[in-house]
Parts: sequence; C-alpha cells; structure tokens
Amino acid sequence: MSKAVRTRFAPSPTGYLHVGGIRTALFAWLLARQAGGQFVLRLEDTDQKREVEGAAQHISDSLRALGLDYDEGPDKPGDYAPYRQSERLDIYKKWAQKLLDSGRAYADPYGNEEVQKFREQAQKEKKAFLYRNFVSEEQRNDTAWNPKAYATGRGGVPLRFKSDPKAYAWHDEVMGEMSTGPEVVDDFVLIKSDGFPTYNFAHIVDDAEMRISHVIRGQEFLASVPNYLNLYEALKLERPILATMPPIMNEQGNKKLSKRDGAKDILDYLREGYLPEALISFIATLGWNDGTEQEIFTTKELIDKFDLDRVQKGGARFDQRRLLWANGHFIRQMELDELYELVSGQRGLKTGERRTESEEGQSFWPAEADEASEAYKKQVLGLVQERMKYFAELPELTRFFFTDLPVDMSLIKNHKKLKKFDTSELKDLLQRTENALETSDFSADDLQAKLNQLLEDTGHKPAVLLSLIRIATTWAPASPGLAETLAVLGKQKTFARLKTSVKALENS
RNA sequence: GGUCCCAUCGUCUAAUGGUUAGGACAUCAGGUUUUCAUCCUGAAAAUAGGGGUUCGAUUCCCCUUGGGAUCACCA
Repeated sequence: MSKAVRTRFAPSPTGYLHVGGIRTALFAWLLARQAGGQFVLRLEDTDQKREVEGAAQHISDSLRALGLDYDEGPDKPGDYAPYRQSERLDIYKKWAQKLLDSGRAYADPYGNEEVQKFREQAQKEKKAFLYRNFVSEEQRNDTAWNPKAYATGRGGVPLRFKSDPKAYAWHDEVMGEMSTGPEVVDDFVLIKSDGFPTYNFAHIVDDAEMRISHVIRGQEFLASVPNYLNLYEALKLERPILATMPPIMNEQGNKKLSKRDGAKDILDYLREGYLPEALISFIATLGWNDGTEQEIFTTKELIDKFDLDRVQKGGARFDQRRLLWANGHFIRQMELDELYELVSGQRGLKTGERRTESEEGQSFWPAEADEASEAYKKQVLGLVQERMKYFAELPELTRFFFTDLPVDMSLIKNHKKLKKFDTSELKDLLQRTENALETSDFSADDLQAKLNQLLEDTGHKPAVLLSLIRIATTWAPASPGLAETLAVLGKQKTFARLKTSVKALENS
C-alpha cells in the first residue's frame, strides 16, 4: 500500500510570493488534491534577521486568493502543529541530541572569521569549499556541544553535522536518475549559534515529523540533496519522494526570476484584475503540459491531469504576453453576471473563499461610473467583455459611457479618411445623422438599420461615415461597435454629443 | 574552478528511432460594413556544432559550445 500523499509548501516569511513560489506551491497542492491527501503550509522562519513583518499573513492571503487552500498551517493547526519552525525548537533539539549521541554531530571549533578564511583559501585554489577539509578528526569527534547555549541567542556555538561522505544515486521525480560523488557531501551547520536550526536541518526533521510524502522544491536545493541523503541516513529516516522544479527565468532568460528582476507580488496581479484561474493555468503551463495540444486548463482539469513526469527539466521564461492572453481568454469565457460581480467588487476574486483585505470590495469601474445604474453598467460591460485583457483596463475602455470626453480634433485630423474632408462637410454629415436617428427607437437593431439607410443616402463608405459618428459620439480612440454603443448611450446622450461635436466643428 | 542539471520556431512546448518536425503566444498579411478587440484564413519562424551507433536519428552515446543552479551560522 502506498503512503498517504502529504505535500507541503514551506516558504520563509521574508516577503511576498511571486510566480516562482506560487508554482512550487501549486504543484504541491495539485499533487495532494489529486490523491485526496493533505497540503501543508509550514513557515520556515529560522532566520530572525530576514523575517519581514506581515509576510506570513501575506503568504497565506496569496495562497487563499488563488484557491490553494491548505489543510494544515500556522493558522490552521493539525496533528503536527506547530507549523512555524521558530515554535519547534524543542523538536530540533531532540533530534540534534540523537545525532550527538550517535557521534554524528559536533561542536563547531571555528568562528565565522576563520571559516571565511578557509572559504577564501578554497576559492584561491579554485576548489569547491568543503568545511570538512579544515577540521581534524579529533575536532569532528567533539560532542561536548553545550545545549545550554541553545536558543539563548548568546554565546552559542554552532552544531555541525559529521558527514559520512559517499557517492549517491537517487531518483528525482522530475530530473530522473541523479548521481554524485562523495566530494559534494560536507559537514554543514545543523544549529546556528543563535540556537535556531538551519534550513538544511529543520526541513529534514519537519518533513519526517509531519509525514510529508513528497518534497517539491526549486532547483537551488538540488546541489544539497546528497547532504540531505547523508543526514537521512544518520537520522535513520526514510526519505520522502523528491521532486525538483526547474527555475522560472526572467523575461530576458538569463537568470532565475527574482524580485530584483521585477517579479511581481502575485497579489498585485489580482489587484490589477487578473483572474486566479487564469494565473493558475498560466503558471501551471510554465514548465508543465499534458502532452496534448491543450493550452488552457481549468484548475479542476489540472487536478485531474497534473503529473510530475511531465514537468520540464529546463527553465522556462516568464512571458507576460502569454499571461495576458490567458487572462483575456478566461474573461471572455465568463458569464456576464459573474464578471460584473468581480469587476464591481461585489465579491472576492476567489469564489467561495475569504477575500484578502487588500482586494475586498475593489471596484474597477472608473470614478465617473459611480452614479450609473447596475443595469447600465452591465450593458457596458457586455460590450467590452471581449476586449478587456485585465480588469484595470476597464476605465479606459468604458469612461466615455459615463462622462463626456473632451472633444479631441486630432482624432479626426489623424484619421486616414476623415482628414481629407472639410470640417463643414463633416458638420453637415453629423446633422444628417441627427435627422436620420431622430425617429429611431435606439435599439441596436434599429440603429443599425437607420445607419445603413444613411450610408446609402449619403453615398459614403462606412470607413468615413461610421468613423465620423463613432468619434463624434465618443471622442475615444476606440470603442465597441457603433450601433451597440449608441444603443447603450441612449438617445439623449447621443444627441447631446452630436450637437457638441457639430459646434466644435463649426469653431475649428 | 569543482559538482549537478539543461539545450526543438523570438517565447511556452509536442513528437522518447521512421512526421512535409505539430500546437499555442507574439509578429506580419487578408477577411468579418468604422476604430480597438474578438473571431476566421493565411504567412514567416526551430531540432546549437561536430563525431559516432543504426537501413534510418530531434530522439541513443561521446566531445565541443552555450545556458542555469550550487559551493553560507540564507532559505
């Protein structure tokens, strides 16, 4: 019988989450959900210096906003609580003692400065730095590590792992068969002088204690795996299934995507009106595909189809344009009522989940739409749905439906057809338009019929007449179809704008 | 420099010995009575290089080149 699937996402609370972290979390979550297992959030806050206030909340907000719900976590205690490493110091102490008892750990005889010198020496010799080359066997047997210094933050001496260097061959669910020689196994620090464990030690202990079945993480840890394998053996722990994710590269493709490269907070995408499901689909296909020609996946499909075997080994670049396309795709698929609620901030971006503070009640409508009725806004939204790539575009797409835009003659002067006409001719055409639409009931169908008649009567091409009317009634660089737009604007606004435009042409 | 990983259109990728090397994003050109977008049609666009193995290599092996990760009391 196979072990129950329990996966974890274990970030350190040092800031926000970007697509890289989210992808790791997503894949771990998918694995748990498809197997009916559990997904655990664990905070690796063992470096007090780097901890950022509010980061923990930010992380859980981000996961929740995307629908990556966790079964156990700092704010959702389960059988293996606590889920914050800073609250698990006793557990690491217990395991450290085991290593001391079995002679597999020792008190670090050197201070920081000395180690730094060793490192420089190794670098000068163009060799990889191996700590164990600088300690004697006698030093490595010094198990008189003072546990009293533990967690006091004062006068502590680091505890080192006494490694047993050997060659390893192991299987990685993504990378396949891996192998390394003994030269990469080293005596790393288990417990720092401040009494906190290192990641290298804490995660091994926690994954075992928490019964984690699959460890999914970025390739920055790949080189350390032999050390971990050595530690598993010393601890007599069964090792979990390992899966190494390829890096997500920046847009230039020359290094791993990072905050420095402008990798955005995933919540910023939500604030700009990207849909959680579009983000999920996009991020999942950054380094994974199901082998078919399907390009867009619902989260449900991902749970069904995701497979570590099909994760790429090489890095993939983050391509903003593809995300934009995916988001537009999801927006077009959406029911108008649902889209309206999201765009109007009537519900959080993630259905059925608690909204995060930052996005609660966020409306994307332009301020000018405040007084407009829901029915009116819905009609407007229906017209721009297929051209909106993300919600933050809504104001520029719809502002003219709610307020009169200033007359901008450059729209006519720069128009390739209209610029050839005298303003008096254009003015005349607008007046004929008024006459033609006077009897319309302002339904889109009837408007279209009247406009067709006008085209016939004036003998002008659509590119001339319809362009002119479109500009004169919106003064926007772009707008939806003319008949639909006028139908939504209504007779009153349409005529008011036509008159304004006639006057403007007279005065120009 | 040591160690490990990777290498198909600009980008994300399919094809795990036999295909005119497929799809999508982006780009360009046409079409859908105006604009922007959608949608449709079409175009251009790739197996890094060199050796093997094989009747036959994108695919297997080796070398070169290129790229990435790592070599912390950070994770």
